[in-house]
Amino acid sequence: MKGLENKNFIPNLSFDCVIFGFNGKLLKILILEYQNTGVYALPGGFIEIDQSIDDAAKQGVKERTGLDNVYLDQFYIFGNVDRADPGHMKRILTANNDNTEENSWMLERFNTVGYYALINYEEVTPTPDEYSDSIGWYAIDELPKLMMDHNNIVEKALQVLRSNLSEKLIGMNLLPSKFTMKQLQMVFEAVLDQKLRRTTFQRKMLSLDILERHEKLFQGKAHKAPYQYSFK
Amino acid sequence: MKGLENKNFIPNLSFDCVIFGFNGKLLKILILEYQNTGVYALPGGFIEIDQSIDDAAKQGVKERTGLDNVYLDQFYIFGNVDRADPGHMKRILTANNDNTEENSWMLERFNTVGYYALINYEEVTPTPDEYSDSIGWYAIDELPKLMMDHNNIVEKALQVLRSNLSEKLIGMNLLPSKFTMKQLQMVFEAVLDQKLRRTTFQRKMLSLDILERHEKLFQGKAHKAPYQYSFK
DNA sequence: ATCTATTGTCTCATTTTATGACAATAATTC
DNA sequence: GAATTATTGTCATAAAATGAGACAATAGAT
Repeated sequence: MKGLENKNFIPNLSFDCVIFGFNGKLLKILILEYQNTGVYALPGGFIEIDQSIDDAAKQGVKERTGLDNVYLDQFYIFGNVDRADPGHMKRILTANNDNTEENSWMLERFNTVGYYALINYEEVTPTPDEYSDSIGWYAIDELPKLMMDHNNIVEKALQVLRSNLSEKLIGMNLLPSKFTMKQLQMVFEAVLDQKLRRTTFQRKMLSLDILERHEKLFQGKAHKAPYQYSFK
Repeated sequence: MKGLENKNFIPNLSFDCVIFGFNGKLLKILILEYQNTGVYALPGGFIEIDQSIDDAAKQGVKERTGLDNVYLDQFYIFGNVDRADPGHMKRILTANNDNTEENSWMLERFNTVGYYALINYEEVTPTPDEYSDSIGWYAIDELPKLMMDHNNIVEKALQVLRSNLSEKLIGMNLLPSKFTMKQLQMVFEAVLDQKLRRTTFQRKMLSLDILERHEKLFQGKAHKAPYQYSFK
């Protein structure tokens, strides 16, 4: 099966990534569709026996997005017995004409380590994996029904992201290296799913002393041009 | 080996618990010493094939403390390749005259799921596990050198506990069901490792509207008796 | 030159937190 | 039983953070 069966994986353990991107308006995540199945899923994979879980996830994100050096945070391990769903897996395998004998290990119970990544939407080249024929961005409030407990994983990732956003100020990982105050505010609003006050937000961000101010950005619009900022 | 070899465990996966207690002054955790080895470790164990990871951890905490319904939070999975330490494990097994053939799976690489528990110090009956001959409380700033990466696990648990303490107000899990404002403050001070202002703390706690006030506690001291509170 | 929409900054009101003051009080001492 | 001691509960005021709006500056369109 395209290389998978040759590798030596840690049994019963996988990882799944909630890869967040921001298109300027909406918070989105990358979703795979498995070939000929109508099954949607988070990008994920298995961990080789001589590979750290973090490295496996890092590699997975790189393969799906083409990006290195991504903000990547392990946020939970999903270890319920009933999260396994051999039915779905079997459909994916048979749709791929796989020897289900040899790959029966994929039908067993799996615990999965959840990661979330924050990436610059514009830099990404979404790339399907060997089982899937499509990968695409979905706004977080327009997700399809995902396989197994993946919708639950997304929900938990969002919770953690929201509580980390202000505290750890990780929002800028969703933006290009230079951005305007308005863009930064829109990221916060999209993640927190609430409107923020422009003046208060601006004062707060500036007072934190974490931003460097650069030249103005002339957008060709009939109004004052905003400064650009970067993370110090 | 006392039952372990008969069970069907998920391979390469374990859990470890940082069990926090508060003795009225210091924040402490429960540490095991393995028989005849001088090796100290966190309480932990393996996950049966038909058992959720949460349930395995819950059961582990119950066996070491005698307590049910404990505040228990999974906070991280430690998945570095180099965290395995076959040397230590082998010493523990041979010290127990175990058939190292049959238990060689315990020498493989393990990923471990970290949990932290908050318990009422006074209710606990610390009980060693089948490999260890002692279990005891250690103040968090006087921990011995622990096996493998367990000191690192404790450090991470402390970080997470600190950031959750105020946000989720989990401090009362370290106290008896009724406690004084001073006791509550001392828990916060011990966990956060910083002095807090009495009046500010009291006003804040009362304003949160999460405490129920009960009868006063007469301690036989020559001063005004404090009210007792419980979590609403 | 005038107009439009957005930006950066300021002001004042409101809320929250810091810091100290003070009266209430449970037990001890005289 | 009155004075003493240590701690508690609450208030008063100062300082800091945030909310809410006003307004001048300005890049481009008209």
